[in-house]
Amino acid sequence: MKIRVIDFNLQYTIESGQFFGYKKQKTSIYSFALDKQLITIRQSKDNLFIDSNIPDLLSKINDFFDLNNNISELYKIFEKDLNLTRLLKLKGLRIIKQNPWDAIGSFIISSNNNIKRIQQIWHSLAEHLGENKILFPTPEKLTKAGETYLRRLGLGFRAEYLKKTSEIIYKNPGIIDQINNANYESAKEILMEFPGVGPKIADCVLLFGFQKYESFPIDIWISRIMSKLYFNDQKISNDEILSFAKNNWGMWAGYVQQYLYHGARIGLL
DNA sequence: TTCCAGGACCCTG
DNA sequence: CAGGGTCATGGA
Repeated sequence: MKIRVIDFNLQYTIESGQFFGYKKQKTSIYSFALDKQLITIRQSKDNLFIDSNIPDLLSKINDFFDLNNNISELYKIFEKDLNLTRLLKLKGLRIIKQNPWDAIGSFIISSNNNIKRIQQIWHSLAEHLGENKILFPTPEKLTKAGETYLRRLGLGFRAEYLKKTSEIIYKNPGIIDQINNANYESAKEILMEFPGVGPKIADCVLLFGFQKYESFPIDIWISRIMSKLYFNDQKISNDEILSFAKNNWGMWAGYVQQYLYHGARIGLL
C-alpha cells in the first residue's frame, strides 16, 4: 500500500530514540508491530510504502505517526528562536504514539543504558515472552517470569524494577486509564510511584505513551544542550529547565525536546 | 583497561 | 536541598 504524507520523515521519527521495538532491515527499510501484526515500511520522498494486510491501515498509520497533527506551529517556533533554527533540518520528525504499557516497560529498561542495548533487551523480551514473539510482553507475562528470569535476559538491576512495576499493573490494570485521564502533573505523580520510574522516565512515558505533549524529558543530552543554548553553559537544575520549557513552548515542549535530543545527538547543535 | 549509556534510588552533609 | 555512590551489561 502507498500512502502520501507531508511533513514526515520516517528515518528521523523511528531512529530518534523514542521507540525501540523495530528492526532495520536494509537501508531505510523498517519492520515493527502495528496493531499486533508485523509490518514493513519504507519511505520515498512523500510516499510511504507499506507491506501489510491489516484492516484500516491508513488511519492506524496516521495515528501511530501522529500525522494528523499539524506541526507547522512547531516550525514557527524554530524560525523565531535563533537557537533552534538549525532544527528545521529535522523537519518531519514526529512523536510516535506508543502503547502505554510498552512505553512504561521500554523506558524502565532505558535507565542508565544505551539505545543499542535497550533495543537488544526489548527484542529479547519480545522473543522470549511476547505474543507472537514480536510484541512487548504483557504485565502478566513479566510478573510470572520473575526477576531471576529477567536478569538472565540481561536486564541487570532493571529486572527488579520491571518485575515489580509489571506486578502492580497486572494487579491493577485500571491504573493505565487513571493515568490517561489525569492531567500532566497528576499523571506524572502516579507514574513515579512505580519502581524504576523517576521524573525523566515518567516524562518519556507521558510523552510517548500518553500523548501528553507538554512533558519535557530531561536526560544528560537535554540538560547539556539546554544549558548551552539558554543558560550560558552554567549549571542549571532540572526544575529550572522544566519551567523554562513550559513557559516558552507550552504544549509543544515535548516536540521541541525530541528535536533537541536528536539534533544534539547527531551533532546538529 | 577504563569509561559510558535517554536514571533511579539511597545515603550524607 | 545538593551532591555523591551504587546498580548490570556490553560496546567503544
